[in-house]
Amino acid sequence: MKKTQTRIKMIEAAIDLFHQQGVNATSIDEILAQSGTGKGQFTHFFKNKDGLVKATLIYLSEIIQSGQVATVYQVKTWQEMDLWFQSFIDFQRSVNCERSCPIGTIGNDLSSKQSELREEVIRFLSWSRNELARFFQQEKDGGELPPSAKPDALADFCIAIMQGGMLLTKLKRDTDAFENAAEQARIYIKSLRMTGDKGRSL
Amino acid sequence: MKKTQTRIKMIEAAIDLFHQQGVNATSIDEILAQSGTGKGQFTHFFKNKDGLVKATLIYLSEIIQSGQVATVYQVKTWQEMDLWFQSFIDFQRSVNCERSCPIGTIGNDLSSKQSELREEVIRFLSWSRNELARFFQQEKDGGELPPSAKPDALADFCIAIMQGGMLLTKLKRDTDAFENAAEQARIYIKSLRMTGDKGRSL
Amino acid sequence: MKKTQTRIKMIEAAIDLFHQQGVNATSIDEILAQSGTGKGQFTHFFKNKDGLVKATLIYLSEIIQSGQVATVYQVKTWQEMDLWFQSFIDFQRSVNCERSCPIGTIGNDLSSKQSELREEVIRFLSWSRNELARFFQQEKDGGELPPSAKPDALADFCIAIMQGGMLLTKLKRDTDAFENAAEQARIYIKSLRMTGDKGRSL
Amino acid sequence: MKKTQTRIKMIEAAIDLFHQQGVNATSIDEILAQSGTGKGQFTHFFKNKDGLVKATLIYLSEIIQSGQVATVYQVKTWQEMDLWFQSFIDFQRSVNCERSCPIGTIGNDLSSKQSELREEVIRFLSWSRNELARFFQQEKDGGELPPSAKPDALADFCIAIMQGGMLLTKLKRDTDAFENAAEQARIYIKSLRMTGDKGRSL
DNA sequence: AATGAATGAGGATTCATTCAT
DNA sequence: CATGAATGAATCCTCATTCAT
Repeated sequence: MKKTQTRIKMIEAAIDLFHQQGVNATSIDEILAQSGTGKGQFTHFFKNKDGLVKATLIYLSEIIQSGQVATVYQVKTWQEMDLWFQSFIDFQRSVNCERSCPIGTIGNDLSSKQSELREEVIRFLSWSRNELARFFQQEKDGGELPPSAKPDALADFCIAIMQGGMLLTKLKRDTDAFENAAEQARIYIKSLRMTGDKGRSL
Repeated sequence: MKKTQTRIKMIEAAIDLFHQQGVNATSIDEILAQSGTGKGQFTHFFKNKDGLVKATLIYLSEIIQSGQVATVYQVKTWQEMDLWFQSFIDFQRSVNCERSCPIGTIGNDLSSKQSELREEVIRFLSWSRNELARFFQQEKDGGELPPSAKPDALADFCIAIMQGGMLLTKLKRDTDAFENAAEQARIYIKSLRMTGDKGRSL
Repeated sequence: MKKTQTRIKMIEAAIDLFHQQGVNATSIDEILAQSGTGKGQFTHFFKNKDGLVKATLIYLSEIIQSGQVATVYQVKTWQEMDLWFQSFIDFQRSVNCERSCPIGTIGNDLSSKQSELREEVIRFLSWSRNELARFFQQEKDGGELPPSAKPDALADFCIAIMQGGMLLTKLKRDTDAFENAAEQARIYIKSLRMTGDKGRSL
Repeated sequence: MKKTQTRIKMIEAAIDLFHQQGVNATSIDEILAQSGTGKGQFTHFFKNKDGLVKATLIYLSEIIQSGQVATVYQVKTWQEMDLWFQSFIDFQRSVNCERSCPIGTIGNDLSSKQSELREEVIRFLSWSRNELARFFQQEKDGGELPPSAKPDALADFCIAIMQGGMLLTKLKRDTDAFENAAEQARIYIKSLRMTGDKGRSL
């Protein structure tokens, strides 16, 4: 697979720069320079910038869904749930609070006309939502959460806090608000769980 | 005040376009065309694009802080608190879920170097956070919230959900996730309040 | 009108280059270099290449219709009719047989999508056709041409020979074919006229 | 002949696209896409774009000269002469008046430097001119045309009207002008013939 | 004969900014 | 306060050509 190396180098440079600056603020030349590749190859592999953005979104989804990133998207135990918000906060710290969710950042830069790209973003958001929802459903089924608990709504709640927290952190260059929000969320989820069984950890 | 008319027209066009497309995707010419003004006047009033962005942020803060917008930023009663999330959801519906928080949108487009502009964004975020925090403090002081309640954290929690919910809505073109998240947040806040007094509304 | 000087310089350079090479083979940079103008002004005045082509067609129509060119488009007497074909042949000789009709050349380079530009070309062709048709009608009315003569058809006949002759001349770098065709056309028209009055010149 | 299939597919795609859009407006990639072939094969067979254009001109000449096209280039009888203009008009109708003579179109896009390619175009034009000239000579020899008739000039006259008519039709998207011109040409030629013998058809 | 990766020049367009009037 | 011409860098994209396999 030697020949695809160039393609991957371009995608990885694009992810890095899009994540830092957004799509609109990143020029193709910048990506080519950072990846050490040429203009013709860019067209050859991606046709145009939107093509690269799409490839970037797909690639990002793949590496996140296969667990090759620091942030925890998949949750199976209460212990992992406990770490869920924290992994995003830790990520932010590791990048000096200068970034947000890569897919949210890219999505935020899409115009109304780029519906194909937005589909890709939505696909990812649905996946991450469903990962959490599945966990809440599992705990509901297992009696750890009360029958009144709504797994989907809880998942949306967590995702909203995560996205909002990431954005606030990036804007403020400070994780305080995110930490506060995450703490309240954890208290709430814990309170639901304690309804079922008051002795557990979260 | 004839002379400031041009300036205001420019700012209002800029707010509209920045809100829709972000700062980077909006050209000065587009703003001039939409406001029916000329290039020389732009330089005269704002010197350059950053100057316009700053003026835009200040103007936005002013109209929001003086209550000239549909969304409810200031909360004095539990009834208003109840409407807080809803007003943002209603706003999204009114714009076909195509926008997010104007200041968040602008802030998201700032580069690391535009620290003066980011200061402006942070100033606004702090204000909106403090508006909520003041309310929670007031209720804590009045015994409506328990001594363990953290007004600042609760405010950050609400702001994070609002920003995250707005972003998710814009990305998905659908308020479902935001509504779910807001509902969980209301349940949580209500649960805190019920700790103090179980009979109230929220 | 100092300020429009740049615009005119661009148009004149464009006419020259389009006429020589066609529209597709002429780059904007080439036009800017030849006219000694800048890229920004190009956008300012014409928005894009199609805008320049349109301005070029309009300008060409104007100078031709106001008689500021060597070729004779307007015919009022049989003497002028006699010179009609010759003026195009002479023009070709003056440019080493390297050009054709400027408007035909531009029109030939238009794609199916550029219907607005084609309208402009058609407008000119109709005008030039009508100039001839008016002459033939006048002669028919005056009894110089027989009642069976069709002024419109004769005009189309002349225009077709002119366009075809110009093209053949450019392709062959030689006016022989054009001269032959023009001679036959003159013989035909003369024969029509002789029907009415055998003593005149053409 | 499996191996030449690719070459022929490329040439035929090129003819089609060059005829539609001209040479300059057609990219090699477009030809490869339409013919379902690859870049390496292109170089292998034609070396570069000019090589393809040349092969295209030769191929076009061959299929026209061997009578594999709808348009009638070869004339042996007055009946065929009668159909000569009409076959070009019919062709235009069949392509919605969106094309012109393929070789004229290609020739028109050649630059001053592509003299080898222009030679190829001239070779074809001479052939088609000579086809007509031979017919007129034959009729002159046979007494159908008067001694004063000039076969070469008559041929150039017909070719000019055909090329001009095709161009006008493409520009106007309408065969009216071409039909008018062709009708006048037929009247003229008929008048010559009637000089010799007044009873024949054309 | 075939595939498609790689290169890099050039071309169209956008755009922030400066300047003359 | 107002208009809009002028500048030139930068951006996105196209494309002919070369090369490795």
